[in-house]
Amino acid sequence: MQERYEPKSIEPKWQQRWEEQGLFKLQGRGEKRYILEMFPYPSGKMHMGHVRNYLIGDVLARYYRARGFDVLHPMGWDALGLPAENAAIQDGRHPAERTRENVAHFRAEMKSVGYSYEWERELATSDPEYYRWNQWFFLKMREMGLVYRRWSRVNWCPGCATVIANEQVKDGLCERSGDPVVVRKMPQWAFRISRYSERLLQGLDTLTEWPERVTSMQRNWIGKSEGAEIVFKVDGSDAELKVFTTRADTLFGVTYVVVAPDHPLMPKLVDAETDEKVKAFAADQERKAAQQKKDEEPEKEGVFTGAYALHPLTGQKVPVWAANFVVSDYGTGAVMSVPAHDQRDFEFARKYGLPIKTVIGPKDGSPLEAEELTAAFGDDGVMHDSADFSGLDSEEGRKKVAEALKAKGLGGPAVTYRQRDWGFSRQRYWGTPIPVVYCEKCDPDHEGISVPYDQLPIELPVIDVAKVLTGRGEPPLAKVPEFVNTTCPKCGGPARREVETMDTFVDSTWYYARYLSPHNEQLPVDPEVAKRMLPVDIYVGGPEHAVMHLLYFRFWTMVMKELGLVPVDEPVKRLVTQGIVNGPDGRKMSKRWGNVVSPRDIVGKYGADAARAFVLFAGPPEKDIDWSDEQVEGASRFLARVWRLAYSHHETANEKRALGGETGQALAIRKAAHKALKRVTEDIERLGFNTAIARVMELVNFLTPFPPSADPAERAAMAEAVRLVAVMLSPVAPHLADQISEDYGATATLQEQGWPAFDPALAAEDAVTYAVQVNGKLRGQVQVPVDMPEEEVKALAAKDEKVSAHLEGKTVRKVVFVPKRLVNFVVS
RNA sequence: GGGCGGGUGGUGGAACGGUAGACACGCGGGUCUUAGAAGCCCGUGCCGAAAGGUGUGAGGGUUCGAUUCCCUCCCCGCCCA
Repeated sequence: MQERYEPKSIEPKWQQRWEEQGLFKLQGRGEKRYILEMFPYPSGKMHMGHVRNYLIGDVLARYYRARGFDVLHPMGWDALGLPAENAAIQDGRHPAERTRENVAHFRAEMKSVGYSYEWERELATSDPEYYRWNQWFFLKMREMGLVYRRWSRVNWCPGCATVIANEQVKDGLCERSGDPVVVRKMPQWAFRISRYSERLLQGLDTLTEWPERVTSMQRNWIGKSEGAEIVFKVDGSDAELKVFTTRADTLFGVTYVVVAPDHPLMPKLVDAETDEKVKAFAADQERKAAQQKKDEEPEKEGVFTGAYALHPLTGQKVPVWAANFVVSDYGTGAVMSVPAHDQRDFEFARKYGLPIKTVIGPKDGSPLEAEELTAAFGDDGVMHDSADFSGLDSEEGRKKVAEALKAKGLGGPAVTYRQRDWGFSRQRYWGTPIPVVYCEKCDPDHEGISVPYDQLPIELPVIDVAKVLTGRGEPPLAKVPEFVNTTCPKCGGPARREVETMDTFVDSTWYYARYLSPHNEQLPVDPEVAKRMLPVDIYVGGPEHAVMHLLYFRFWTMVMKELGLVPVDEPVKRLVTQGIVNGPDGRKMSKRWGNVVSPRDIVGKYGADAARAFVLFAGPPEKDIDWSDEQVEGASRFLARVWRLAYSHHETANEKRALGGETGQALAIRKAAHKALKRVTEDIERLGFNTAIARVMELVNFLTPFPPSADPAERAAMAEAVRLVAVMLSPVAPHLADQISEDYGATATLQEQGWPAFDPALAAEDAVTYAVQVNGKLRGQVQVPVDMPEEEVKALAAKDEKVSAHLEGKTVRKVVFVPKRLVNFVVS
């Protein structure tokens, strides 16, 4: 055995050996564990956040393999997307070329950290053999009615020159480029995820091993609200305006109705005179919206349409207004306004001098005068001036009003969801081409003709980067005639290809399933393999994906189940959201702060094992941690201490002597080792890697002072203890662990040797320390054998010097006894 | 404004309602060394010479006993308006 711990020499050796032996391959038999980390976008460099993310999965993968499970632990590349394309606009390098290079760097860096991936299953979403299945799914989902085209308001990022999803807008800025996002109206391809809102919501209840904050975020995002749909007939017309409200109890307080300026029924509402006014208003608003940053609350403005709606229960006429705060593609495009009981309606009514009518009063019965209101009364209360409903509580009133509407055929109870459909058109090059063509002859309405399955994949054309990726004008693919010009699959005549590509969130919805059969050419997923391997047992990633990726991911899984590809409704059993690795200054690691720590440097300086040990030791997985050079050194010193311990006993490590029947120091050593093994095993199971490492440190601290012994029993005990230290460290510092194990005579790797069971007799405590309290204050401690009866412990505790001093002259009213923990004398 | 997290030594962090601060970093002292680095040993919440007291954001409550459970408030982070 080498005297000095030299990670540089042992780490590459073991990485090579693991790979040669194919140790990380799925075996195809036995009980499975599918452990997955969110795959990365392969940027040039890996950062510490990645290191931590993959480490959490890697520890579990290594641990479960040692426990004898058949572990699937794959890695791949979320390789399509904006950064490579934006970089290409800057420097003219083709995204494919850059991606290939980045992937190579990234992979090499990952390997240097010693992750136990099955690289044979590696996939990249930029590979046509991968994205062809995105296209396949598109076609299937179109057949299922889950894909459609709509004109809609979209978030347009001028910087990226593309549409982005709601979920990608942060504080009115583009999540990726940081540019202010504006609202535009464009034709959009969309997935009908809203059809699954209820299922996505219900499913959350089954995700008991997901962090609550993720499920609650999804719940809020889906935003189910129960209320009523109410129909307002338009006076003197056959038009009907539908509105949704959660406050049907305020129906009698409606004083006007508001519709979106571009409401489809608008032509039936306006007359010759108001038509012009409304059109001018709409145009004006469009212009303002185009300049307005998203999330910047626009000033509420409106215009009277000239029409009147009929109150469904009273028949009263109320004016219909068009206003900018109602949009046509959300909900019904119309709302009823109750200014007395809704703040926004109140403000609008005051601004335009519309009447205000109170119909809900506080529960204490004090009256509300409409004229005196300075703000809307939005609370629940008691109904008044509401025909037969007067006197009812808001809650009961809502139900009764909805029932009454239903009886009259003018609405009824209804449910809506905040979640909108998923618009996935992107006007970019580096994404999956949408497999649709436009033929003037067969498809005069430009709905798009699906490309037949046998023509997939529609590959991204090879392009002249400088000409096509300019970042300006029409979508890049429109500038590639040999791509655009094609033949119609129906008539064989000339046709044009769709030039938009898919949102890259599509790629990451189903990659977890592709790993199961990455080279299958018939289907995206082999259903037979899926039956055995799904769901993913543990999925590790950042909490920032709580509502976008993870919601799309669940949606796609439901669709895949309907297609008979997977047997599960939910993709992931247990979700682990890991915290951020900040810079040493506690700020987010970024070039901007100059606090970026590169894994390459750390591995080079301290070795992969030390880097791994630090990241895991710094805190529990969910918590953010700050990088700390001192702590990494600490981790490195700890590993060196382990090495010295192993070294100082290595000469006698291979003596043949059966374990058992020890006494004295040999027994103490064995007990310490088995106790540690028990705790470490428990800690790893509950993802307490930081405390697991602390347990090993304690054991090492205990073992270190023992010099090589003349006693064969003690020598054997020490050899066992060192071997167990190696086992316990094997998920954390796998290279060091395997090296020590080999130096202690092992011919197989620790993974092959398996995770040992602790000896319960040795791990058991045989003496315990009782804390002795008087009136809840600590006054002493007594050491007794574990099995000492309660009465004896109490008697002994009372005799303790300090305790007896506090008991003197007092009456003991009660003695609290907690087995193995404490005795508390309650005295007067 | 609403929802969800979180506030524990100089620092990162431990603690089934049961001895708060495991483990580590840092710091102080010692040892080894010509010297330094690395080891190794001892100490280290705060006040106090000690006895002892005190202490988990603030205040209250439940309990024999609260970092842990409940209420009010303050501060920080994330998500949503």
